[in-house]
Amino acid sequence: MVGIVEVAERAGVSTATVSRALNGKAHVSARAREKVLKAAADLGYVASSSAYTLATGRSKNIGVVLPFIDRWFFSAVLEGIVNALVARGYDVTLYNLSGGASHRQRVFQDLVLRKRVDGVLTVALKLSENELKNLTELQKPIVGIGGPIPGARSLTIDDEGAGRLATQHLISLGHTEIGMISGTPATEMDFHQPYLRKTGYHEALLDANLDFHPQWMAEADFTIAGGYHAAKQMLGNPANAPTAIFCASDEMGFGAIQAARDLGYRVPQDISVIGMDGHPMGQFYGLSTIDQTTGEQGAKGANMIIDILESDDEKQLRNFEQLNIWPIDLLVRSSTARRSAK
Amino acid sequence: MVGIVEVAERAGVSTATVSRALNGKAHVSARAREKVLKAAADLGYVASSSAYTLATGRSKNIGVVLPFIDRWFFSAVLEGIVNALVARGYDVTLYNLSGGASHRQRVFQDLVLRKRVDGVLTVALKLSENELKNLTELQKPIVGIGGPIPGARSLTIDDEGAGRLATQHLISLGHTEIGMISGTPATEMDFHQPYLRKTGYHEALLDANLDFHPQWMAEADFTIAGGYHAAKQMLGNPANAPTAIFCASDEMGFGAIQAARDLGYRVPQDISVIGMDGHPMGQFYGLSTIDQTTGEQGAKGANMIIDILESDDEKQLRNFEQLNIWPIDLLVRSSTARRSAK
DNA sequence: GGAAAGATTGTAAAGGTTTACAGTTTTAGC
DNA sequence: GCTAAAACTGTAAACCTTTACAATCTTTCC
Repeated sequence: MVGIVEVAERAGVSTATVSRALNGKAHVSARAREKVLKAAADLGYVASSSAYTLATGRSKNIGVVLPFIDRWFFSAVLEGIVNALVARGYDVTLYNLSGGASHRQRVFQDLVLRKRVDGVLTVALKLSENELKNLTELQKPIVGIGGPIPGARSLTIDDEGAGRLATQHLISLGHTEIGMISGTPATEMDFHQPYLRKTGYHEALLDANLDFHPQWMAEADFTIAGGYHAAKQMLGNPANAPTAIFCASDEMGFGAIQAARDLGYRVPQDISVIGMDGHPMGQFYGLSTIDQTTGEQGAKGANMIIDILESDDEKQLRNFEQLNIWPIDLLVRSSTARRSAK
Repeated sequence: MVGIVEVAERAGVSTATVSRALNGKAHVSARAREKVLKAAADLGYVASSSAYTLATGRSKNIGVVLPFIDRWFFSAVLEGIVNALVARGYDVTLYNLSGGASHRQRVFQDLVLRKRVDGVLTVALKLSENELKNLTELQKPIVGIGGPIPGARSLTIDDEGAGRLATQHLISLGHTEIGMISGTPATEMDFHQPYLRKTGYHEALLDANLDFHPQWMAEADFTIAGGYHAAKQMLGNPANAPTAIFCASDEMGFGAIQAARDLGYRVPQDISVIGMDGHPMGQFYGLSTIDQTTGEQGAKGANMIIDILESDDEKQLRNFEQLNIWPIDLLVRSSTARRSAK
């Protein structure tokens, strides 16, 4: 095994100099640095990250905790995070919460705590009091993407505002009977977005003095199939079918469009549908949506946490609460149009 | 900071005993074990993973390298991997190759090599000679999921057989003019699946003595949009439109169905479409496909590598070549049907 | 040319665990 | 109750870096 002492011998310097040279620190002459670099290359030396971590207390590793990997929004955020972190020389360790409650507890207690990470990035997660306590006790920076985390830094869109904007878009097109497909109570356990988006929807209706009919509110699990079934139910009922639907995710929007078509509705002539997120397939479906540039949001969150870690300011490391609002965009495509006479 | 010595003091034993007790090793009396467990719990002790790694040479961490995170197949494999690894007490460090060639080189040279992982799992990757050399020099187990890796263990479906099976399904329904939408040369740089599936398609045609028309072969980038454009091109040309299309991924299949419909074809009456992978949306679209139970495949690959790591057999650790074929299933839904008279 | 300041280098301790080996206690068998 | 074997326990070395501090060398300025 070739360690730092072998490199030092070959370069004819001490291990301290090797370390300094390899880590690009000051106080190394150009000549020494060159010798070290050459020796290291010759020997194919790679520093042991565990020894580095033990000595410095930094692992150059960020833990990312998400409720799903398998769904577009999360994988898109993750891709943004990973690329940004790798670009800055950090690794990503992944923790997935989809394995049930006991698994979830294990992640928070055992794994994240194992001093293995310099910081934690959570994605669209609502943390229990206990979990948050576990995390903050680490005294390591936490950044929550997609939903505010009390007591920690967060990067999130204004979900309530987004719900309002989507609904207002439909209102501005003359719709007065507007349905919404939101999340199931189960999903709300995990993240707060569904609730906030629903609140925005309600507010917009209220502001516009519009009626709200319980039948216009459906719940689904954020998947295409879920959106399909919910929309079919809502539109199939002859009594009070809405003329427009706001779906809390683009996937559910795709399902809703399909359901509408299967029922013989034309989109957008007979029914308008707006989704939310900015799924790449949206363009394909012509789905109007609220775009939240998901990947970039992940990258931004990743950079935020590294900035904290690499700042000299000690205070930075303490987890004070801070809310960063990520901008959103109303993206009007061909699934929304003026309400036509019934 | 509470370390192992604090626990030892509180429990009234030596650090060696603490270590043994906490790691569930033999040669610890029940009484001592209990005292240690209590002391550790009281103090909220968590072992430092870097010290553990430094002392044992094992990191309990597996590196996963994939070309994309953002696409369904990869995120599904990843979810399977992560859940399986966490269940066995391992962490996952993620390396994404979507950032371009220099980034790719960096991943292989700097990161994967950093002795940070006990083993490497690659997903649907074609490795260059150099990359493979880098990896095997690590003397750590490598398992490739989705495509054979020469010189390493692989878990993969028989892509060629899958292509043949999909094509034969269409042939058995009476189709004689069968198109295929495969990968672009760019994607083939990264993984070999497109090529193998294409080969299977050709073989099936040959076996059945069917004509092959160059116009029936299109290339796309494995996305819905790509499949849409390719299918539209293929079907829109009045001269030689096929009556059935085999798409090398389900996403492209979705796009192809949509393109066919937009052109006024009825699916499956006028045109049959079969995809490949087992995307959850397939059921929704009624897309016939070759199912490869993606998530479970990831889990299986993950367990393979842990089995190697935890086997006592020294020889196991050496990377001998081994090919494990993962079973596939023809899943016939409503997008394929007998050829009708033109 | 010499002194002071600054840059470079080396020595050695520290970081927190595991584990080989040696030493001690307990158990079992007679 | 004694002995041999088995089970348990402790000491200390090893794992491989980084970095504080001290020591040395180089430069600059009079």
